[in-house]
Amino acid sequence: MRTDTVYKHAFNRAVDLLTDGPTGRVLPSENTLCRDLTVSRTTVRKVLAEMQRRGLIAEGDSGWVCRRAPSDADRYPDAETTSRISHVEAQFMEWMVRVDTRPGTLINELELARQFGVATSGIREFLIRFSRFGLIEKKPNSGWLFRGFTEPFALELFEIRMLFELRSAQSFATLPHASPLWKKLTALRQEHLTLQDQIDTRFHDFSSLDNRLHLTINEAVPNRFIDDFYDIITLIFHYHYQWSKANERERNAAAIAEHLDYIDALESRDPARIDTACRAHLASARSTLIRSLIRAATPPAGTGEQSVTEQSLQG
Amino acid sequence: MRTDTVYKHAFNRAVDLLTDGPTGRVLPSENTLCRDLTVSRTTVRKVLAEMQRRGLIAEGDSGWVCRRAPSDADRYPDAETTSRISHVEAQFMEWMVRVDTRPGTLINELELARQFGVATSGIREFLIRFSRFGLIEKKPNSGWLFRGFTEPFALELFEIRMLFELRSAQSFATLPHASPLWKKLTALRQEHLTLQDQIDTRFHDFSSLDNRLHLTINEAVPNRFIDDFYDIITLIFHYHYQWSKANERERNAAAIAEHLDYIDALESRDPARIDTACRAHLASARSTLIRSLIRAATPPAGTGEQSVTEQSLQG
DNA sequence: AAGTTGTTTATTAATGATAAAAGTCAGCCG
DNA sequence: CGGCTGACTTTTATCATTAATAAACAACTT
Repeated sequence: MRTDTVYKHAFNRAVDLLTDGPTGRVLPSENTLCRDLTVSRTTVRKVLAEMQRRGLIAEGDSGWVCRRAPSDADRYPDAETTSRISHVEAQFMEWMVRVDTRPGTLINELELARQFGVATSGIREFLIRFSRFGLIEKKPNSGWLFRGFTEPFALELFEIRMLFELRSAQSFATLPHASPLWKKLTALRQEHLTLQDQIDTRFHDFSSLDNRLHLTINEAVPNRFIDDFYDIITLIFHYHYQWSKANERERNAAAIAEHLDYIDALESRDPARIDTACRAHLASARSTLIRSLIRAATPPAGTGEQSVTEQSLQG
Repeated sequence: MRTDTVYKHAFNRAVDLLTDGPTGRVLPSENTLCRDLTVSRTTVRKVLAEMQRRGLIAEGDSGWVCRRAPSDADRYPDAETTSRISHVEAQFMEWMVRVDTRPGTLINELELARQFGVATSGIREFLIRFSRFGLIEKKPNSGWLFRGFTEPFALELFEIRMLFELRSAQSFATLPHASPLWKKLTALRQEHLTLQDQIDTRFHDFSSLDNRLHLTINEAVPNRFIDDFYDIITLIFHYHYQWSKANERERNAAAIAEHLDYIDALESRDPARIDTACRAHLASARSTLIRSLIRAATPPAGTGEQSVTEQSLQG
């Protein structure tokens, strides 16, 4: 049976709306609530019916009237407000990190379905969607092959990232002075400076800031294929941070410095300077990623071997 | 119920194998047939059982013996040898071309399912897979939005294509002389020359040659993200050729000339020359595509309006 | 007419069931 | 043993069904 997560999520947001206002006030019309909660009227009515049942609201002369302020007990648990597919996504990510998923592992739809407690079609749909990230591959009439987050994958990823970012950064520099993106960039610089000051306590916040800077640069001349590619980057970094906690503070502090340099270069509008700052930052990001990759892949008692890549990156 | 297209396809290929040999000879072992037909032994045995039932083969002392040469009547019709999903794919492409699919059209899973004669899950899985091409977009808890093959789409597509192709072409030029790709390139040049001679009758064959040239250039330094992107290009061109038959011979003749120039440039290993030839060819390919796009979108009795792009391309 | 709510219809999200195909195990043979 | 076939188990592809949600329709109010 279909989950009623849409209803439960809408209910919780309706509870939030109710919390703000005074008892006795009249609620907006059903159609207005549809827009506010971004759900259909069918769902709004279900929410209102349940609120009435719980005594949160009552029918008045000109619509629903607020009867009492809601408590935390009136809210549905967060776990019940996200669709099955989102659950599958979260569980699959966890599975990838937790289970020993080396390249070449075969993924079994049925087993995952049992493990995650959903029907196979849910798993299958997720895997089809997920396959666009290039980490898995379908074997027709058989299962899925986990190609894995390998060094070649990371290198190929960064090659494209470099192409795209250089292109976007150069375009950014040619934006008219009036473009609102310049203000956005200045604001981002300020956020970087603030974070730099508080790096000891807030270093986890860098990830989101990093994402926002690169998205802003790509906004200069939007391209849907680049946007799609950034989804992959975002996923990989999210995944990456799961296993690589070593030196996080230091790494992020260094990246902030590079970002500030990069922002200065953009504001200078000097193509050569932009090229240098952009390459420097991406090379360092790549190096960080590859290094943590190698660490993750190497058995605990390291053999002292060094990958070709790590050598070339350090040379 | 699952279709038995795998079996039927394997049966037809087994019939092909049987056609070649003389009556009375002994067939290879089941395991060997598995490899030859690339199916499981379960399916091979099903094929053998049916062949026996039809009197094509009979059990001998040391395995199956060929009894009579198969006729065309022994083969299953081609339509029954491809999976449901492939059918959906073909029908969807046809639907896109045939039906008036302008940007913004809503796609209804249920309606397509009825129209194509499959369950909704088949449609849904296809659409999820297809969404990676960037032509459609999911509206959660609702249908799919056909974003359409618009001018911005084509421009964004070609911007990426230019980035990728320039990168690949420059890498190609640095390949060692011993690389087998140089021989492949020479062979492709020869094919181009042959086709150029026979252009009046064989102009349809250009499409495949075009594809092979660009794939070969990308082979220089493989990158899975570029490969994925080329799938989009291939789809778009396939789709494009459905509606744009005007001047096909002339367009292809011109493209062959550009390709030959491009191949010469690659063999010269001169970066500047490669850059020029590559840009020239892609600019012309883009111009062709955009022009046919505009023609397709314009109502029969043209208003005389010209798109911004067409202006800039002609200027 | 524009917006409201009550009612009905259509579509999506998710499940479970089943035939087809893949994969595994066990005994047999040269 | 290494490869063969027979019998059995597991997994995938596909469908039909159902609750949740969206969308459409109708009657009413201001």
